Amino acid sequence: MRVTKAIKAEQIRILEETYPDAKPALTYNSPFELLVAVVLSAQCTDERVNIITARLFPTYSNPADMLALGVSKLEVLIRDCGLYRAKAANLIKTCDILVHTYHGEVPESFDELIKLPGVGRKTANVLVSVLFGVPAIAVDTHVFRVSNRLGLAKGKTPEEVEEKLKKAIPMEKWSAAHHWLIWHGRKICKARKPLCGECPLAPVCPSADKEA
DNA sequence: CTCCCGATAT
DNA sequence: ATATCAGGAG
Repeated sequence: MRVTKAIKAEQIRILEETYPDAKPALTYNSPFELLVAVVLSAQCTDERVNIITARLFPTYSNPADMLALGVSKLEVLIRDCGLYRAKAANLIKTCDILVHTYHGEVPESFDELIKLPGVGRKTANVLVSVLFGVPAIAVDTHVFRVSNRLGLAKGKTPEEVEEKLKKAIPMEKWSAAHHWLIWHGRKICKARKPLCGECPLAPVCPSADKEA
């Protein structure tokens, strides 16, 4: 199947129709909490992050309190999400910067966010999109995999996929499309065993299984 | 490019 | 046993 511009438009239409209520699956009650949750979510399911933040946020819901907690104690609290030493060290450094440079607030620009330790392109895109309403497409493992399989945006790196997605999708739908693709990756277009048999995009997907 | 890393699904 | 999970730093 050749994925034409018309087919890409149809893919986007079906995604929008299938996942109208797509939103972040991470639980948070402030910009700082979302920042922490997204940093913790690297190579970890959002479900597990929610378990960890549920026992973290009641006591440590702002950068000053988390900074006072310290690296080693934070490591213990977030151990179950993996990559915990790097995440703890980065989060404490970021808390220090938030407290001493941004008056305890989360900065609103992509350029400022991406300078924070532990905050890369994907996390910064999530934050500006979800928190501050900036049109953005964060390319995580799901968006990367689904976009490549659909032929909606093929690329060898997340940044390349991000560029192509922005060309294939109208800007007003960027932030929503990011969530459509994640939901689709989680529920249907799974990494290991994609459920092509029950996928509404199968007719317009070049990677769909050809089964009965 | 490698390394970080525990929990879960297959 | 191994691949994968809302990646980022060195």
